[in-house]
Amino acid sequence: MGRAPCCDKHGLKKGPWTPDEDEKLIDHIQKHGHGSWRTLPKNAGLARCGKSCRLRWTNYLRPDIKRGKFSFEEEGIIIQLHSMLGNKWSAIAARLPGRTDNEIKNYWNTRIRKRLLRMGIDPATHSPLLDLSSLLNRSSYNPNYQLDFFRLATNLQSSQSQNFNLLGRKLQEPQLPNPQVQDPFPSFQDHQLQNQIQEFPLCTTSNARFLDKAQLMQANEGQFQPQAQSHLWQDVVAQANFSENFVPGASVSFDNLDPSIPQLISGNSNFQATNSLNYRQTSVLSAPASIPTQLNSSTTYVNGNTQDEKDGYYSNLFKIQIPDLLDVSAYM
DNA sequence: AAGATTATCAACCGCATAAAT
DNA sequence: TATTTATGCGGTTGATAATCT
Repeated sequence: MGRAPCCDKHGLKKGPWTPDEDEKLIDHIQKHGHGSWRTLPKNAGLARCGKSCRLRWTNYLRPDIKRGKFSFEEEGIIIQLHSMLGNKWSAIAARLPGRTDNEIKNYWNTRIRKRLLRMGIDPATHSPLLDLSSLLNRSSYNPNYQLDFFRLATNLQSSQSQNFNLLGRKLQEPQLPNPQVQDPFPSFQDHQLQNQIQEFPLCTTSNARFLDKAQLMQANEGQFQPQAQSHLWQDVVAQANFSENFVPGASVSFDNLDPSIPQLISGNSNFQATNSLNYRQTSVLSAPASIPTQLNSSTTYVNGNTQDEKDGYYSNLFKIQIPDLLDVSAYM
């Protein structure tokens, strides 16, 4: 003898909810709570399955749901968490107050995932399918794309370079919307992340200022391959990585950024925290093993993790492989 | 302007697991 | 303990909106 059936499957309405149904559901839950979803539809006067009611409430009618576009910070958190959790949408949603698993899943599948693929990044592994330089040196430069690229690349840097500033804060204070909901993400995982956070300390202090671009290029001569059309990205890289006061634990200043992108930087805590000497990007940008076997590759430097000190300045340089034969235009 | 194509997102489906009997 | 249902989750669908040709 088991439980009684959830609900009579016959004669129940399906499809989009009407305003009248929404009103009944909201009214009932406000007065009585949702209680058992099995009995709710009958008590609320709804010809719906309890499952449908639960879904409608949790994904749409709940008063604490945040609507509207995802912020840069939210997107960064999603990418960071996805890189560690995979498609655990409910676990990701548990750390994004006001966002539902369904919403995050949709956002990932319709936007982030597609952008990553366009940029040659495998959304499942967060590893590149091709390299950054090829994209940046592309002749048919598109500023909009580059802004988009920067946005994603910054968040990816953030997730892949063990920048757990934001994430660490979220994990230390997990914001589960409903205390009845068990954290589906076991403490074991959180513990691992905390270790990673400790392993890569954060940038939190001072007002370090960057050198100008000329100084950067001099210090980095032969490493960059400046192209007029990729100045935006390079300016950001330059100013992020080179500072007379750039020391571990220092925050970064964007005072002398290219004026075309200040809004991109402002409020971008991911980007600030990324510029630690402790960050390690090699794994982010190294070519996947499956591709180079078919390609003639050359090597260049963009920015990376050697943590060298040049002329009194710290630099973060690393090698990436450029697949010569890959037609990156197909991805853009 | 109209039809075709693509993007978005609410809702459903099926499965795994928890819970009730 | 076995059986059956309830619940929650992730994958997928399909209606609608937006954009393109």
